[in-house]
Amino acid sequence: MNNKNKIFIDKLRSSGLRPTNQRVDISRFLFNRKKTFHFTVEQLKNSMNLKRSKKISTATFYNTVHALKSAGYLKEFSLENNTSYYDTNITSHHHFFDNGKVIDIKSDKITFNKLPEAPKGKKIKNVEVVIRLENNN
Amino acid sequence: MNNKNKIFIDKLRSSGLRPTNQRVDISRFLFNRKKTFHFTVEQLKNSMNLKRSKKISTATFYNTVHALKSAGYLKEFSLENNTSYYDTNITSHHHFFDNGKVIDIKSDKITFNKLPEAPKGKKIKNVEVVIRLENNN
DNA sequence: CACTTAGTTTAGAATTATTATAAAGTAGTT
DNA sequence: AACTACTTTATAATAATTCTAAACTAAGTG
Ligand SMILES: [Mn+2]
Ligand SMILES: [Mn+2]
Ligand SMILES: [Zn+2]
Ligand SMILES: [Zn+2]
Repeated sequence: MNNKNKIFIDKLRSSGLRPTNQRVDISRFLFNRKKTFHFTVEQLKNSMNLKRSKKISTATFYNTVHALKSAGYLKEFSLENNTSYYDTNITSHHHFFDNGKVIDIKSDKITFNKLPEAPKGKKIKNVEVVIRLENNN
Repeated sequence: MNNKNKIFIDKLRSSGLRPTNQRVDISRFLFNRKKTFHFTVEQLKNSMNLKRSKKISTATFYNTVHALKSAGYLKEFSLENNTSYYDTNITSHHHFFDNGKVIDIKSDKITFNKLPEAPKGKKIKNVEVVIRLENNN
């Protein structure tokens, strides 16, 4: 159990967080999966607490997600509502937005012919593409 | 005066809004400019009301901006805080994000070599690029 | 192991952006 | 001028998030 959770505990430790039960559970829930997970804190809280007898508090979800983000284990992004979304895929990549549903696009699936230069004094930190989808017909 | 405001009044009328004094002032403030204006409702309210003796209410700013957006005279977008931004440039275009500052990139300044296909049953509605900037060195 | 302490959890209050409500005011029509 | 539907506004309500401070616990110390 301790060994099985080592990777999740390490993410917490290197985020400056003691591996409490709550945090290890959150870390495992977020990172113990094959596919990218895109979520809001509210969604995370609901899906985790639904299954638990002892609920984790809202503040702990926010604290843990923020610390993991600051440590670089989560990326934040925005849709057009006023809620923060988080992404377990921390590599540089792009997205399809399909009516609130978010789908990853691997970085190498999009290449550019022409890109503008950064204004003077500035340089490009990253380039992110959003492809918005709609239904056929 | 009535003639000078015709274009702003027309935008209101075609958004289903009567051209009241408040709305004409907002419409003129938004659209009587050369460059694109990117703003939050709060910013719009503050910059307009600062100069006025008779303030326009928050609700009127929200109502008017929403109606103009629904009519297609404004586009909405998100930065990574939880606030809605609006854009007077309703053409398809891209953005530099530079620490909260937003700069337009004309559509033809970015072209693609490779773009993924839409998932089956879906088609691409639009493609938007965000280039995040940082300072040199 | 106690003991200590800094870090953590939590309920609830506070804050911010936004939306809803409903009473008073106004535009457009007759 | 009178009527009515639409509008404005102050204020309340809601939603997402952050803050607070008291109770709790991990981890080091002797
Ligand atoms: Mn909000
Ligand atoms: Mn918010
Ligand atoms: Zn992603
Ligand atoms: Zn723009």
